[in-house]
Amino acid sequence: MEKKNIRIKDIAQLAGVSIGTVDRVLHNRGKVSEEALQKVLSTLREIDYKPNLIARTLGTKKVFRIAVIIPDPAQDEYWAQAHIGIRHAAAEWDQYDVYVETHFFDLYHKESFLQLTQSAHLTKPDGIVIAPIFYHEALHFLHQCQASKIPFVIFNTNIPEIHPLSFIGQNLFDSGRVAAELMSLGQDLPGTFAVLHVNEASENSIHLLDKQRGFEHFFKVKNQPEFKTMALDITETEEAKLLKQVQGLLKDNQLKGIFVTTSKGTSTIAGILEKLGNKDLRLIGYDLLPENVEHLQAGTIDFLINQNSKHQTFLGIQHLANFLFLKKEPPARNLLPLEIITRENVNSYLGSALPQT
Amino acid sequence: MEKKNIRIKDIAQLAGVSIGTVDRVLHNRGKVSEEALQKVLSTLREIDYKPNLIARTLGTKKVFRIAVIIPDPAQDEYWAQAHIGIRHAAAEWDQYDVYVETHFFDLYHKESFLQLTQSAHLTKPDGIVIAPIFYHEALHFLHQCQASKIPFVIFNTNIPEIHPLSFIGQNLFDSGRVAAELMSLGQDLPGTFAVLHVNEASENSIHLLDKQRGFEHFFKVKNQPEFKTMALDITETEEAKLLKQVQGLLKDNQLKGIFVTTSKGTSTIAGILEKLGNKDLRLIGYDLLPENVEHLQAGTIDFLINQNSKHQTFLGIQHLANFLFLKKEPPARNLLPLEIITRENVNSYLGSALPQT
DNA sequence: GTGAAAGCGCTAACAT
DNA sequence: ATGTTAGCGCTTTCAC
Repeated sequence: MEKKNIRIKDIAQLAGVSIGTVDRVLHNRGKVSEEALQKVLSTLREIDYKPNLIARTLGTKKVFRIAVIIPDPAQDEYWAQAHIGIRHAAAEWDQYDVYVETHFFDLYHKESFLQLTQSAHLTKPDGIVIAPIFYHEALHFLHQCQASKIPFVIFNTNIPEIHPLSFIGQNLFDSGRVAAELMSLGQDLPGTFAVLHVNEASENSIHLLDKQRGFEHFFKVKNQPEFKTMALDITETEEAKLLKQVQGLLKDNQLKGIFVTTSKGTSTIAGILEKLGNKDLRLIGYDLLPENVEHLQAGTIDFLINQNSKHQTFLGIQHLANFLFLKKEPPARNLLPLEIITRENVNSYLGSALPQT
Repeated sequence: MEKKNIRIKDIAQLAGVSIGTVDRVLHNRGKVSEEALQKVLSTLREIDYKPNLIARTLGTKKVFRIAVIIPDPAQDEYWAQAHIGIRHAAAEWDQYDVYVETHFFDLYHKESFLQLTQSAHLTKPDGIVIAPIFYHEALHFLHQCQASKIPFVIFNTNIPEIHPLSFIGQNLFDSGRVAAELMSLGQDLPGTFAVLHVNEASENSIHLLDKQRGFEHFFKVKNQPEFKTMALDITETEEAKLLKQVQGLLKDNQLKGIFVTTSKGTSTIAGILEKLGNKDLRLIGYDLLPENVEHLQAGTIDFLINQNSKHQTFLGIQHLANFLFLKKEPPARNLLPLEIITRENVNSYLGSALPQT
């Protein structure tokens, strides 16, 4: 309680060397004689030295640049939220000379992604936070980063085989299971549930399949064959044709609910159902986008699962900045909880979007 | 990008005074002539000075002591979780000479609380984090703290009229509404729902009523008179008698579900229902206590609303320490989201109990 | 290889 | 009332 923390000065004293030498062995930089090394190491073994991270940062004048690579926020509200998280984190760090540079690519064109990663790489950032939407291109780019020793944090969609410094996201399979659970609750047998991948670029839909598989898995495990699921890719963007497609679905009078696997698609489908005056179907989708929240409150959407892209990016930068600045190892995987949002608890989520740090 | 942050030295230069003077006006300590004051204030107005909080802490050698006052963790798993959050926060801060001293009172004896607050007060802490379980005694104590200028953070149960530095908790009324929503989902009319306040000390039950009122409010608003609610205080601790009481409830064959307003009570009731072989009733309760999680996974409990006492205490200390150490004002109210936990998403919550900071 | 010393931005004690 | 200065614990530079 009264004992002050051990300082590197103390270690120097105990080991009978100068603080410069201690610093050198602590960070193994510069040259140290075998003898001095042993002396320092042995005293380090005896005491519990915890460096004062705060002081550390003062002494250094290094500035860090973090490159963030995400889809254009203007294209999609989900990514607009992600951008908010980035700006929050950036604001927190820029007074400590950790600068965040954002690079936006076109969500629907992998060439744009490819190009952007290359130009981002040329800026020689100290670290990268990236949403690796396009698998192959991302894989290639991240190998580049490994070669040039640039640490990177992945969020939203994982590429486990690349071993990022940290991955931030959700278990999408489980996410589908949660949707299925909420879908089936209190529903009468028999019934059909539709899984809709509403997505202009089928490119992205690889990870949407995880959600679908989780959804189907739930019923398999429960052994409820009277509940059927059917999946459908919807890449249609034209309003009228879309409406037709949904009307086709509704012909099945066993249809009890729809699970939409994308955040943007959620409000699209909700809008159509409202137009068709259909309020009985249970509708489950993703994310607290303003439009979705409206439909939730209107009663068209029953549940939203929150992927919290804002928080994901915030944490991504937080982890990377702490790693660069304070040498704090982040968790290899930071799986966010599968938050269930309803009409009654949505307000409690809207207020406290970002954790206080 | 290249411009370094503004330092107090820069301000001094611009205002044509010494850094000592600038420091004095920034913290209005010591004496400053009107003229110097104006010079500094006007340059401050022109530039955007953000103090380097990291450097600030280095220069000061003050040690802070935070007193935390909570029920004995040994008495109740909910408070054991709270204690975990405290230890986490304490570990983070003790290298910066912010020390946390915990004081445990007896959850069932207000005298114990009274006594403990007094002895805690005698230790002259620099700040207090408290769960004000016993309203009147807490009110009195907190007035004392105000008189002796000790800042305090309240969590778990609010006492708004005392204006704490910060309150951390949930909206209990809304929490009841969420429970009602989950309770009624997909249930056939007509039906009865029981609200059980399972609580050895009815003392604490004042705030449980908020949950009940929220629960009832939901049905009132929905205008569903075929759904009836009935509330019951259960202070019984004897296993056999308790079982009798629940059996009595079950006689009502319109009973569709039970809402338990306490975390400990949740597993108690779940245990009884399991013993009675009743799996059809919908059971909703509170918190991710190990026993509750077991019953959730077993299927007896359908939903848990997470009050996250661990996070509450963690944030409480975090806010107070940041306030003392870095002079960061915390939010006056920090309402945590009303997390809905089910069989399918519980794992995603168990992993990531505490946010990374 | 090693030690000594300057300095990071700020606070606090000391002169004036 | 105001300016100057010595640290805080660490990094970094510069002599030896």
